[in-house]
Amino acid sequence: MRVSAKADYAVRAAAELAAAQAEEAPVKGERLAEAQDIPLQFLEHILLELKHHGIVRARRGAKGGYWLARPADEVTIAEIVRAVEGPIAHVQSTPPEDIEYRGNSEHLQAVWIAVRASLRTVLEQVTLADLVSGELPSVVGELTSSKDAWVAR
Amino acid sequence: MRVSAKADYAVRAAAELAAAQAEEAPVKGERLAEAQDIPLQFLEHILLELKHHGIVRARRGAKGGYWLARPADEVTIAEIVRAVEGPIAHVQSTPPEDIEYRGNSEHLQAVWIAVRASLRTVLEQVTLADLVSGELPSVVGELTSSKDAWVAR
DNA sequence: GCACTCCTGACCAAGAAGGTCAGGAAAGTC
DNA sequence: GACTTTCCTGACCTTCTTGGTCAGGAGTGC
Repeated sequence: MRVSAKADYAVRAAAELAAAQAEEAPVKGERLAEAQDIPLQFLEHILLELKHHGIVRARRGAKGGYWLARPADEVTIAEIVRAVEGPIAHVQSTPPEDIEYRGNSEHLQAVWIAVRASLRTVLEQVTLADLVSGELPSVVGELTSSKDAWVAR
Repeated sequence: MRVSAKADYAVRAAAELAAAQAEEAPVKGERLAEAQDIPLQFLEHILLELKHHGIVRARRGAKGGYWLARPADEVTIAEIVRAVEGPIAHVQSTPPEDIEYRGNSEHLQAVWIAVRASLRTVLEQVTLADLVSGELPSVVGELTSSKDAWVAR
């Protein structure tokens, strides 16, 4: 139940690309790495994965770089996380809907399904456009408004 | 963003203990392992962790075994997951409230906080008593009622 | 032709995941 | 007191993941 460095990096780099979308010119990997303080060579691997998933595009050579394949308001955080981390909320590496629980843990499946659904309500709602503008969907506002949400446990 | 085998096992074993709470007698590790089809020796390590976190108690020897340290309706899934997996929804191994994001990813912190909060709304609501009775809190019902929640993406 | 930038695979160290093994230490029974 | 039972603990193991680095190849633009 943790967010990997890779996923964090991927979203941050994508946020930079979203912000640069107006410029109409590719952004170099180096600039992304500097802007978000990410090891360049590691970032290049991540960007490649995002490219393979159709989230970003790239061109080589002088004047080359990366850009978003789609408008920033059509790319969700969930997509990016899935691209680099794989499916969200799998249990023992299998999707919760495929697991069969017996005995007294019969209803655990519903709990894991609910866990996944709750993650989706956040990650699939927030787009890169939301992220860079700071105008996050109301669901985020509701979840973060309580003081309690900001303290560890 | 995945649930480990260890966490899954821990919850399932705890569910068995919750169901056996009426019996007023300790449950052997072996019986738990068989009931939930968990490798016994691995399970013993897990139960030991749960014991160290004050979730279960144990006694050795003949007539020994494990039992819940508290009533089943006072033990949440969140507690069990934390006991074996550590803090929920950490980013790069640090709690989201401690991360500082710069540039265009400034609002990413709020997103991760929301992610954690949404996990908490499920995991901290569901108790072992809910789990074994099948009467899950309304939040779970709402999240799992949609057909969409049960399909992969 | 040359500089620039992405693309790709190989490699690597450390840690986690998912266990197994062997023995020790309480608790109860005879 | 011996013996069985069951938990307790640490050591160990294999495989995979994480978080990178390195070296070179392949397009692209001038």
